[in-house]
Amino acid sequence: MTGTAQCPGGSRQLGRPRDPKLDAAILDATLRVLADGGYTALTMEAVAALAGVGKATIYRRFPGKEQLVVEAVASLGEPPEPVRGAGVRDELVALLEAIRRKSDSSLAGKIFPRLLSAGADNPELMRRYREQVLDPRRARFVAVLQRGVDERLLRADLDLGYAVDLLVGPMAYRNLIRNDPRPGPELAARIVDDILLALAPRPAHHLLEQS
Amino acid sequence: MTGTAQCPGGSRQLGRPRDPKLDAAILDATLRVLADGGYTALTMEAVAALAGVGKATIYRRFPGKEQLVVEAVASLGEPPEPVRGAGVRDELVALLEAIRRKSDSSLAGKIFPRLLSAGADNPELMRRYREQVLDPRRARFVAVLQRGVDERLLRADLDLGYAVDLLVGPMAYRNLIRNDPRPGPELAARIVDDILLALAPRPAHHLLEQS
DNA sequence: GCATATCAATACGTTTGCGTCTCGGATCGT
DNA sequence: ACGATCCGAGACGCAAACGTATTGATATGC
Repeated sequence: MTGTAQCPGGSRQLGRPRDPKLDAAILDATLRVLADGGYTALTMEAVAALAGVGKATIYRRFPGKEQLVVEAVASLGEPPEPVRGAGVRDELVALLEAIRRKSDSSLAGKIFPRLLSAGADNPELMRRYREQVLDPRRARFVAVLQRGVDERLLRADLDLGYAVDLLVGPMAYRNLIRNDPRPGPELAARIVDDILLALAPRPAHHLLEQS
Repeated sequence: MTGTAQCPGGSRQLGRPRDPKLDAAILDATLRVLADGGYTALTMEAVAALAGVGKATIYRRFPGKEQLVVEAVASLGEPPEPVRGAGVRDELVALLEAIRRKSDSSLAGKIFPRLLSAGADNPELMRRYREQVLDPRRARFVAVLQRGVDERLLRADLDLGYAVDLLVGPMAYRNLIRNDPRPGPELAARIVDDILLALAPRPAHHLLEQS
C-alpha cells in the first residue's frame, strides 16, 4: 500500500524483509517536518535524519518527495475524537471547539495552512487531504446536523453541506486568516448558538419579499 | 518609499536618476509571478524577465527576495470597489459576492492562499498583507454593519468584528478550502440572509437557559 | 565634455537539495 | 553457510536559484 511492491513474479520475498516500523517512522517524520517549514522547506535529508533512516530507505518506498508528502498527508486519516455530548447543540459546540484547539496544537492543524498553498500547485495532494482528513470530519458535522433536523431543531429543507459551511467557516476563518488575536474557547458556542438561530425551522418570510 | 534612499547627504542626485516606472513594473511582475507559483517558485530571474529589467535593477531597489515580496504585497493596497447598493442587506451581498468573484479572477485572490503558508514562516509578510489588504476590506463590512445597527436591523450590542467573521468566514471557507465545486453567485445572498436573521434584534431568550 | 549613476544582459561563485550510488553490516529464506 | 535484500551513513553528479560583478550603452548635472 505504501511503497512499491518489488516482487516481479518469480523470486518472492528473497533476502531481508523491509522493516514495517520504518514506514510509520518515515511518514511521521514527514508530517513533523511538514508541520514546521512547509512543503518546500521539507527536505529528504531532514526527513531521513528525523526518522533515523538513510535516504535510500525512503527512496526504496516512495518514488520521490511529492509522493512521500501525498502519502504522509493521506496517512493522517481520521482521529477517533469521540464526541458523546448529550444534545445536538453541545455536540456541535464540541466539534467546533475541537477545530479551534487542534488548529494550533495538533499535527493536522499545523499542516493545514501549508497545504492550502501547496495544494494550489499539486491538486492530487489537496484531493487526498480532502478525502482522508477533511471529508471524514465533515461527515461528523453532517450527522449531528441531520439529528438536528430530525428533532425539529433545524429547518426540514436545510442544505446540510451549507450548514456545515456556516458553522466551520467562521471558525476556520478566525484560526487561519484572522488569527490575531487567537480566538478563545467561547467562540464555538457563540457561533453554534447564532447559526442554530438562523437555521431554526421558522417560516422564511424574509425570502418572499426580498427587498 | 519603495527602495532605499542612497543620498547620504553631500552628493545629491548625481548621475542618471532611477526610472520611476521600473518600480511599478517590478512590483507588478512580482505579484504576477507570485500569483501562479507561490513564494518559493518565485525567482528573481522570472521577475526580472517579466518586468523587462535586469536583476541588478531589482537589487538596486530591494535588499532581497523577501523584502521584494513584502513590498509587492503591501502595494496591493485597496481597490476602489465602490459599493453603492441601496440597502444594508444588498451592500453586504455585494461585498460578499466581490470576495467570491475576486478569489479566482483578481491578483489578490490568487495570491491570498499562497500567503497563508508563506505567512507562517514570515510574520512580517502576513502582517503587511493584513494591514494593507485585509483590514481595509474589513472596514467596509464594519461600516455597513454599523449602519445595520443604526437602522435597528441588527442587535444593538452586536460585536461587529464577530459579525464580519460570520459573513466572511463561510464565503472564504468555500473559496479557499472547500472549493470543489466552486460556489455560485447565489451563495452571497444566502449567507447574508441567514446571518442577518441570526443577528436580528430579537430577545436572546436562548441565552438565559444555555443547555 | 566629463564624472557619475542608471540601464539590460549575462557571466560568475556559492549554496542548497534532489535522486543515485557505494559501502560495510544486518537479517531473512533455503 | 550463502546469496539476496534491507539497513544507516554519506559521497557524488546535477540542476536551480540567490546575490554579485562585469560590460557596454544611456541619461543627468555641473
